[in-house]
Amino acid sequence: MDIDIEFAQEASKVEHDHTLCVTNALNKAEQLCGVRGVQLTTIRQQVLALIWESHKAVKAYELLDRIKPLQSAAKPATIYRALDFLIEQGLIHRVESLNAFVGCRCSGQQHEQLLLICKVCEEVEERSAVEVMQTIVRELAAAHFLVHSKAIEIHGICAKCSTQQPVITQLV
Amino acid sequence: MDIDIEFAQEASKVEHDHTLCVTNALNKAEQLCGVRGVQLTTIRQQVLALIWESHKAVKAYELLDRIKPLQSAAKPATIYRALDFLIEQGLIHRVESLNAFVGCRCSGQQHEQLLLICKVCEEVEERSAVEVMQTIVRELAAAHFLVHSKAIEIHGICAKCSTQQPVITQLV
DNA sequence: AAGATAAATGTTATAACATAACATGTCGTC
DNA sequence: GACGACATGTTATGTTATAACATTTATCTT
Repeated sequence: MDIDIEFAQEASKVEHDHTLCVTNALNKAEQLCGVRGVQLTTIRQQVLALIWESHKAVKAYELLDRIKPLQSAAKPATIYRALDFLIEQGLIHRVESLNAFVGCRCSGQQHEQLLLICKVCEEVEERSAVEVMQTIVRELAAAHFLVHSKAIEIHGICAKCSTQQPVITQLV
Repeated sequence: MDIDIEFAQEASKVEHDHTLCVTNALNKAEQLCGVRGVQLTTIRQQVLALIWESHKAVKAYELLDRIKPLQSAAKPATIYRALDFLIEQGLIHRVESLNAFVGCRCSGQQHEQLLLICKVCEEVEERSAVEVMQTIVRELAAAHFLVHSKAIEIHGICAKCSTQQPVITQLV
């Protein structure tokens, strides 16, 4: 069984070069923080890197466990402060419906996106969904509602999982 | 100051007959549960009524405090079970970004709606937003994503508050 | 009506998520 | 080197939610 699991992880990793995702995210973050004159400290970098270890949404206490080998003094506040910073800088999304956090590819640009959350592989996909946003803006204008922030989270089954694992999709 | 507060509450109550909201919600719930052959028990009814006491999203432990005079044995599970039932039946919405719950006007019909959450008065407005939903459906079809559920939550300032209290809107 | 079954609630305990408040350290600037 | 701003360390606690098992209540069957 261990072998199967490892194999599956391997397979999903092979689909794209994930180390590239991580280094891209870190580079972009460093650059953005430089421009903005804010500090991407070691802890903040480590938390960002841990979040980017997968495309799944990660829980705060999971991050805490995973940062401990690197920061033995880490406490909940350590993580939550780093998360607050990363969210402020638009480097990660908070997934409200999961109480979890996921790396943001759209850093710097418009940050509010559709989040597509797969029940099978648990990965979160961002979609800028320009048309959707425009329609929402129109709807809110009609309601005379002044927007501060949006959370648009869709749960379901992603393209990969619905084609690759039709049996599992029946069970969910 | 007490007088001012009471006056404000009075004013907001006067804007619509809120007892009607509550009785409507309870009647509709009773009818729906009857048709569906599920039990709208005393506890469930009380929780629904408590949620409908305002148009604000209410926290679970707030409900727990408020139900205790009626159900002295109430514990967290009492509330969460009732909430689970009411959500299953589409009688309330869970507001993911607030960890709170609000009465649903659209019970029975399509349940997934835009939730407009006002930072000033804290009231939650539902909008069926047909166009928005259609656009989202199209976007998700393009992404080959099979939807199970949607949470679309907009935070900002409602029409009432942005016209009535321009000073406060500056502070938020 | 008696007994079987399913549904709801009671009860205890604990898990999971998040923040407050104050102390200490680090770094740039005057 | 004193100061201020920011980041982090540290302790404690607040808030949200569920698990697991016992008991009661409702419903169905005969």
